[in-house]
Amino acid sequence: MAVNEAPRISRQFSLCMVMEAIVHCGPISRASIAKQTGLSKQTISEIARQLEEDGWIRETGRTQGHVGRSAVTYEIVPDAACIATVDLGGTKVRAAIADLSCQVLAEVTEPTDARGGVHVISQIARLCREAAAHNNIPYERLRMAVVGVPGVPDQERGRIVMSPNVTGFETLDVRAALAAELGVEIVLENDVNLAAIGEHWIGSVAGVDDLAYIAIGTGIGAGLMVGGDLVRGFGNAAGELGFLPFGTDPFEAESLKVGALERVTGTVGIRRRYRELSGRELDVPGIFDALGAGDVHARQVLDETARYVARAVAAICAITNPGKVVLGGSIGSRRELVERVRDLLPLCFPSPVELDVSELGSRVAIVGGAAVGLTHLHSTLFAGGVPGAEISLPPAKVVKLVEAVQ
Amino acid sequence: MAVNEAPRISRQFSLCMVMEAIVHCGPISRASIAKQTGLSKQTISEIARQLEEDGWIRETGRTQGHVGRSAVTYEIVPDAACIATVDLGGTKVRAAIADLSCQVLAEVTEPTDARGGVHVISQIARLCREAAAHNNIPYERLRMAVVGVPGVPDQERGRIVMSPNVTGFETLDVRAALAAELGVEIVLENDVNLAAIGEHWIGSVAGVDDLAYIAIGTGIGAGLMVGGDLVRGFGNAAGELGFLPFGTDPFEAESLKVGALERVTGTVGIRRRYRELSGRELDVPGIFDALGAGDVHARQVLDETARYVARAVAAICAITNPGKVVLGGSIGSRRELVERVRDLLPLCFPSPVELDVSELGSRVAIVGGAAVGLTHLHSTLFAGGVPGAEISLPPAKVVKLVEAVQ
DNA sequence: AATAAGTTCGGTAACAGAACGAACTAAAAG
DNA sequence: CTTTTAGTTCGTTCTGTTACCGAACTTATT
Repeated sequence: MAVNEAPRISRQFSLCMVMEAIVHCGPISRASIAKQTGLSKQTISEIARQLEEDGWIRETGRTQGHVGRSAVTYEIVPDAACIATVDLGGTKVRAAIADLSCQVLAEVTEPTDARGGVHVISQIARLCREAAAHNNIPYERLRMAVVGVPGVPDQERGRIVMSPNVTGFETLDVRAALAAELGVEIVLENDVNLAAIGEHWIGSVAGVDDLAYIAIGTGIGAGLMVGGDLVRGFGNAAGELGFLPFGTDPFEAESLKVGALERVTGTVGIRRRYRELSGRELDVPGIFDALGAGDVHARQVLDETARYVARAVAAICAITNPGKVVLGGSIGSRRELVERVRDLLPLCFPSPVELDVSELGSRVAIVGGAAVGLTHLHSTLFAGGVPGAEISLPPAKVVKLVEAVQ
Repeated sequence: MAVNEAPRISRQFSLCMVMEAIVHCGPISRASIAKQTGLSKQTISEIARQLEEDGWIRETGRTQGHVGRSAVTYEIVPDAACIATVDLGGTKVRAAIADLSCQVLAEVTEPTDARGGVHVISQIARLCREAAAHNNIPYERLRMAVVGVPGVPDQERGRIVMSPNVTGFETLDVRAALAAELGVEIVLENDVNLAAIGEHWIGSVAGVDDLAYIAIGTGIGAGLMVGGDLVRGFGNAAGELGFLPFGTDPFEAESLKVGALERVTGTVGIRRRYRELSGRELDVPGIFDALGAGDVHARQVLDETARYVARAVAAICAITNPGKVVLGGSIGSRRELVERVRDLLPLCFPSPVELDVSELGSRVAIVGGAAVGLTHLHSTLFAGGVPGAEISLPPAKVVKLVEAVQ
């Protein structure tokens, strides 16, 4: 339900500008809004009255200390509407609520229900309700939920393909099932894409409109932004770095299944290479520990891994030329690796590229989901589908990450 | 100069919708425009009267044969404004005029002035004037010129960097010089980017919003579109496929200068490999001829080249996942090569990708430039800078490519 | 007194919708 | 085959509403 049934297009436009001013500039007087938007004071008063009546904004107080009459200031009513954002991982599920004022509230984390399928659906729904309850937000205020999933969402059928980490999702209409349980619109998005959006909003690359977020963990994948927009690709398969044609011979039959690069940069590949060199079986954190302890084999394996990652970064730079590249994921966020990649990159790519570790860490997808949800929410509530009437998200400082529960 | 000085935003919006309807649906009656836009007949009549007064549209005739009163139909006045589009190559310069009705008129071609620098500037200016004169379009109607250049345009300084094929352009403010000679706004764009836009507009990939145009000739480069928008990259260096980190060892010092892939797929690399195999010195067309004649060395060299190209396509697909890939350029448009790449691609990348030869051939950049210029022209003339008010270009059928002169 | 905030009061642009005349086609009547 | 008439569509005129601006005015504060 939009703010108004069918207002004139110019009203919708003005209303959108007013809301943008209020969302961005916190408590603000009507006179200031008039100056900022260029609309007349009279128009602002009219729109503000309407918005206050409908419960979207409220008075906060009055200005003081300035010459002239003091002004009444207005702010958005934060819990007039909210969205849920969920990060579904193979081992953990996180859920959080984000409100209209762009605060991310009440984060809840649990181990993923190992039974998969409908059990995970119920778990997600329960976590969303818990997160809302935890912040005393009536559940009816929830307008939509953004769910980050480890795989490629099939937007037409609501399914998730190529998702080996969560069982029983290939044949299930996840979106429909979740929509039924939660009663709101569901947006499915790849978790790495959400991470890129999150970093773009308030992370290491805030403000850089051309960026790549590379997640290195079990596999290797990237979320790309070009001109501030996410690159999804024709079949929602953009950023599948595992299939970059180097690392191993891309023309081997095996590379069609696992991916030429994934075979050497993924957890399995790293452990295999360490085993072949040293004869010892270690998990990846163990190999990093061995590196710290001075193990030459560990060093060799991670040097080699860094070379492959550097080449992957070079490939991205050659193709989309981002302004900044962020590394994340359990392996990608290790400083030991990032520093190696940073040293190697100038040796295989001519123009320098900024390379950083993810700032938001494991919360990045939740934050990205909030960005997606809030953009969508603002747009449907206040822009009313008018092309060109868009409310940009306020800058980072407004957002607070509340302590995780549990 | 826009159509009107400062009309209300809603009027500008309506005007834009009316123009879009007229541009797209050829001669159209006011009643039809009203149905299509959802505006009232009265509003349409008002706007149409204004547009006719200002000389942007005119009556064409009347409908006949239908039930009911016959309607007066309107069309755009094609030569009310026009743009020039130029493709500056190392050996040839092409120039064409495109009018408001999106027809590409009067194409003129000449060998590039070998003296480079300002001589080429004058040559371009002269060709634009000739092209306009050739179609009896008064030169004053020209509103802007889009120039495709072989290199990376530096938008701030108006220069062109990394342009080895045209001499004396590194230190010259090309945009300012051209603007001074032509007296209109100049847009500089990389020629491969224009090619991608051209193919997207009326070429092999019309309608596919995620695509890659790969030009293989002296070097290898790509123009990428994501979601219908061109990918320029942070430093305007997107699509520099020559620096993809395979083909030769990307960590060799030489690869920082020429590019690991460029060293094997460029003209120089292909000729070198053939020389090393056969002991004979042939140019690239010669090697293709030899292939036709059954030369095993030529076959080996081109097979290998095709493998590298297939890997480059695979890299693009892994990163941006386009719906279609178009090959062009003097080498890339050879069917012998494209067929080999088409056979090899499924062996190194799991999901199938459509691969085609460029339909527009050597004219693709001119057409892309026309698309850029006309979009810009429509937008400044009729959208008046109102966000969201955009006129999309009409479909392919409207465009006619007039025979080349000379 | 100066200044800024906010309201009230015309005036105008833009648009929708109804009513109406004009123009045209098709089919029935002659 | 011609004439008439009914039905349809086009386009204009008129009226009422929405949205906006700007100026004048009131109110509150330093």
